[in-house]
Amino acid sequence: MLVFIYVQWETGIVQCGCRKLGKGACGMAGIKDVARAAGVSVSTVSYVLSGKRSISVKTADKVMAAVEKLGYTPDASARKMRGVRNQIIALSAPIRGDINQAKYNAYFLHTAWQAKDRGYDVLLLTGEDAVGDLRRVTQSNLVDGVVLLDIEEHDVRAAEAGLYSKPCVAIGLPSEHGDCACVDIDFTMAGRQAADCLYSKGHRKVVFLRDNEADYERGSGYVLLFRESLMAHAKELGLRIVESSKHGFDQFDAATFVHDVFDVEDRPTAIINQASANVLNQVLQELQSAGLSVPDNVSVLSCGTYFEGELMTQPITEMPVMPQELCFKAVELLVNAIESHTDIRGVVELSRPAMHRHGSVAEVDVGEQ
Amino acid sequence: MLVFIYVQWETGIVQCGCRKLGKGACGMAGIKDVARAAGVSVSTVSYVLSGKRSISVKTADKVMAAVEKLGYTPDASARKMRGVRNQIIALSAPIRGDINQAKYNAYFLHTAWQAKDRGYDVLLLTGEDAVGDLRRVTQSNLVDGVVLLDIEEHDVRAAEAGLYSKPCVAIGLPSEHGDCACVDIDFTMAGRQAADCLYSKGHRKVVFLRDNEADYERGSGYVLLFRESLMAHAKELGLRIVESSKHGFDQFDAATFVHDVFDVEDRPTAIINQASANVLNQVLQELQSAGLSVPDNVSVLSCGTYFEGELMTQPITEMPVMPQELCFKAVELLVNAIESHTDIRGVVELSRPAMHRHGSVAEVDVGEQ
DNA sequence: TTGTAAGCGTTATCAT
DNA sequence: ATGATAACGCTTACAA
Repeated sequence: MLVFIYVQWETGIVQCGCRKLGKGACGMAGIKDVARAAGVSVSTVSYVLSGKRSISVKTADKVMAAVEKLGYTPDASARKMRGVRNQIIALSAPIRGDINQAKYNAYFLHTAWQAKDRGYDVLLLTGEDAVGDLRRVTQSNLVDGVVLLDIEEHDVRAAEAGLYSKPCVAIGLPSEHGDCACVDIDFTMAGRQAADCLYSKGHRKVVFLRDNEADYERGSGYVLLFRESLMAHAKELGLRIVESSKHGFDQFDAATFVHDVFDVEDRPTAIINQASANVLNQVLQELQSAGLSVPDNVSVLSCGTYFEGELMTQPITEMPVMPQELCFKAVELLVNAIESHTDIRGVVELSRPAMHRHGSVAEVDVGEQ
Repeated sequence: MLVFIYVQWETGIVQCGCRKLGKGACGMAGIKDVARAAGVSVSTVSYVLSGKRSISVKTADKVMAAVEKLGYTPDASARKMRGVRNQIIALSAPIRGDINQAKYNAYFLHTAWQAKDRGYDVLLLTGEDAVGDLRRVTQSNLVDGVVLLDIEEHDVRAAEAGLYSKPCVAIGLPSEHGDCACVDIDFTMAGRQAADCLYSKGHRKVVFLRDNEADYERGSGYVLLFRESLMAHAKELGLRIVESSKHGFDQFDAATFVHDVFDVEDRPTAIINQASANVLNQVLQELQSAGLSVPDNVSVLSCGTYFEGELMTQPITEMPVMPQELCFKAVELLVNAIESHTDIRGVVELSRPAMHRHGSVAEVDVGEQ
């Protein structure tokens, strides 16, 4: 606690001093107070609390009673100055818009839960100057490690990981990641699998439905990787992809979309969806109104979404994002690096994409071919 | 940095010592290193950085050069031991399920942004033992203040705010809040306004649509306050309220809902909605299919939702939650308490509910009465 | 089994 | 204008 000392001068009040007072001055008990109350030395108090040397039952009881009575909690900073870890990891999520998107939430919570399980708290960093913030909190020893969320293709936070002085794990796969470890779904494989899945069932023309143009524009890593891989592999196979988002999406209208895309001679037989549950539901409704049923007339495969817990008008086969698994892996990797001094710089761990089948993908009706 | 000293013994390797090493040992420059490199004393370095006393340009240049060269960042813990504030606030959100809900996200982000604007970082606490975590981080001086999210009617975190030793603000209004300050929308007023709004337009029977039974079951504060006020005021007015959620909502089907509720003699003329955009859209679709148009046949007033940025099949008049405003007020209040030592214990600040009119509420068609 | 004291990195005071 | 130093609260090596 700082006490500022002011002097009433003829010209006004002037600050002329500042003294640091002990814990006692602001009603907080320190280890000295506990020692005094228990009639022992400070080191005895410390050892009773840490259990690092044997203490007589009698002494231990006295100390614990004093701790209880005074409501003593060791000061975090003082402990850290003695080399004890802070047990805090930074979580970087410099999100700009998209505030109403559920998807980030799962990553925040799963990271925090997993960190908590390992005994760490999470410092949330959402400022615009992400690299500056990360430098600050790592260099000042405020945190023991760093997790990066919402990775872009060219992600400066990952590229500059070497500046952080603490281990760093990204959930996502940027193109340059320097000293940063990366954990993600293999979205390149996911794109290929999506194309294969539909092609192998006889589909030859497919529409790619998205409502996340903002993600593309700012270069969000996984959507770019998925799309690139999807388009490339589709081209190899001879699978035609119609990209929905050429339409102005600000005033997206499901009826117009369905009419424009499906009311043609050579209509697509499947949708690869990356739009939200809400948008996809509207499209499903319009398909029904247009007399097209899923999956008999149109197959639907949703990729990079997470519909568990969402109310869908019908069950949709999905290659979902996996926040829980990824956050778990990221935190495990990071905590091992922190506690075992494992060198994880540059490590990349990609998970196989999952496919949750709910019957919305079918063979193309031969009568239609 | 700790260095553990091991001894190779006949029976194996045994740890027999542990020494704390200076910053230099792990490659991190401390203020002493800077002083040495610049050829000045440590106090001079400190003063150059803080600007708290006049320094010759020549010395300042030397010091800054050394700081740059060594990449020196002051140690956060050492600073705090000298009484400098930590600039961290705790954000408590012990969320259990509902991970896929967008709504929390806005509160996380707006709190973090506003805190950042005021120079604070946010420590995210999501553990089950919320009170324990809050005691720990406040008593250990890790944080300078506390914000509570997701307040329940009987919220133990708020009730125990007296234990925290740091100022505490809740975004929400629990029934017992002791030393905790509270910032919220006046949901009691909101419930009354919703009833008034519809009654004054001639509505006499209204359905209350929700998809958040879990919130009710665990006693989420604002949904209870809103519902209670709505029901009470409706009763006074003579407005009948049909509660949707008596239906098993696990397998909610919008068609069934619309049929059950609207395909009766004395059908409701309005919906008070508290369900998600996705669910409401499905209901809107079914109303259309049933030949009921909004607002000519059915008015829709959404309360306690946040549809800005959501794609609705038609614009909906809304009394929204206001994450940005509430987080702003909460952080302002808290930071003032921290920095000006204002006593905010027990303060309650309720905002007037907003009403965003988008034409989905109309007078009851007299022909129908 | 317990006490004494050094030292972590920084800032403010006092002295020059 | 600058330097030397005590103090912050805690942990741990060392002494008793």
